[in-house]
Amino acid sequence: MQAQKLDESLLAQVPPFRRLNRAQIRQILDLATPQRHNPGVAVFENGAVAERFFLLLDGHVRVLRLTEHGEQVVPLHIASGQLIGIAAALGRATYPATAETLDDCITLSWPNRLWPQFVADYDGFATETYKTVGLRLEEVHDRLVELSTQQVEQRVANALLRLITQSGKKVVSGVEIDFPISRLDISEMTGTTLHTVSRLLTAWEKDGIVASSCRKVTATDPHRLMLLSRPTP
Amino acid sequence: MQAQKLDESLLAQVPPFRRLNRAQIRQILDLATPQRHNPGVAVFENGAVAERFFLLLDGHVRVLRLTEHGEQVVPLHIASGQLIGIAAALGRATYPATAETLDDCITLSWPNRLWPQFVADYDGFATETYKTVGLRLEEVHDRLVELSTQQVEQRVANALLRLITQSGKKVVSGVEIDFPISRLDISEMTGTTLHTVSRLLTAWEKDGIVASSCRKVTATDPHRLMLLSRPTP
DNA sequence: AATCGAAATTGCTCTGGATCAAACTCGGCT
DNA sequence: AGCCGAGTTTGATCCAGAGCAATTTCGATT
Repeated sequence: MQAQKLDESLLAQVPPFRRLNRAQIRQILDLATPQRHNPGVAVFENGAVAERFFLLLDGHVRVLRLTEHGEQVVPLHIASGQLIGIAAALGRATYPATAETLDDCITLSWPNRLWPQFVADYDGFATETYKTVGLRLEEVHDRLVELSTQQVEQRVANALLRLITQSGKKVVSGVEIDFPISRLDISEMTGTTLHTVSRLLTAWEKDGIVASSCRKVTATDPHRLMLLSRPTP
Repeated sequence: MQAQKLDESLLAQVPPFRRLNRAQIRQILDLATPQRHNPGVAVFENGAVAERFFLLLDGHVRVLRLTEHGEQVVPLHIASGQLIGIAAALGRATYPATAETLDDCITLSWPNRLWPQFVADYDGFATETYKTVGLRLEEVHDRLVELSTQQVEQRVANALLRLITQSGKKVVSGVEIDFPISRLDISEMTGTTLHTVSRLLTAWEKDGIVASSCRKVTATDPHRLMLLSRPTP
């Protein structure tokens, strides 16, 4: 990986780099450290001193925080093509959360000292990055509103809908979440227990709304799922 | 207000403007629109097209979101000296939440088109602003973790502690939250009901941990409150 | 085939807090 | 004084969902 040259086309679709020309992308790639990660490992850890920022080139990560008592809370999931670990952009010395891979992932990373340089040299880099910060802030807000006002059933439905819209893959029987996700994972996204999630999913499976085998979930009737995600009037 | 000149010292303590010289602050002030707000009014509304950004010069606001069913959720409170409504900084066209005044407030505001200019012209302006964005993101994350893992009692204790550290005033009997706050307000910050908050506060008042009259809350024993805010082992 | 372990299912019980309902406090207004 | 309305208190009931416990499924490993 380290040896072979990275192709410029890799970054052409990534928002912060979209406005750059071939030569600029070449420069950026030559400075990058590529890395592969197995599923279930941390790209960086909550509270660790932030020395690098990352681009998730391929795969999916979940952003999580560990409480003092060992529970995990997952505020959001991030699909490939986004910057992560951008403590540098927010003037932070440490990472505010852990990023854990859900499947095989490939990242590029750069030392934080290059951050101001990227911002200064590359048109649109800062703007696009802060746009995604804004989107994430909004998403966390949404989660907060959900958690404060909605029932577990609606929250789980919402979580699944988010996963299928963010990284759903069309299959014959419906839309499949294209990375492995367990009941426990879903419960950590929605502030509930794996038991309750299990009960909901089996009930929905009986109704033909979802189908799931081990760590694979498919929405067979996304529309009904949508109805479940809104409070019943 | 509009007529008289604003004093340069107003901005000297505000992080984004701290590194600027007198002349630069003068420029910024001359471009600003000052405004006073009565308690309980919106400085800007969730979803409205964002045309200006604001500095809260004096007073307190709460950031809130309204659900489709009329419930309010309050992710954070902001004390004076901070920028608010900075949709421009995150490339957003609309405000992501409503900012509502809790007491008499004074704001300065500028049209969004000045944003890139401030960023370009004033050293440290962008850095300091994004630092507060980072802090707010972290605070919302914290709230999410609380809501997912803690009991109501702990969440309410945490909320009060946050309020007294962010804008507490030392008084003889303890530390007072220096703006009016109702049981309903507290319940909207903690994802519970005003009834439950009322029960908790009266119990704590019996124990000498807090004291409260109408919309005024004082922590008479902040340390015990701190103990209540951690899960019992 | 047999074993193992992680993930999932499912029944049962119990409780934290929501919900409903009613009364009370108190400052401001006529 | 009396009234009003926002904020608060308090009792009584109820249930969604947590917690506990036991069992099952199923892919992976040897």
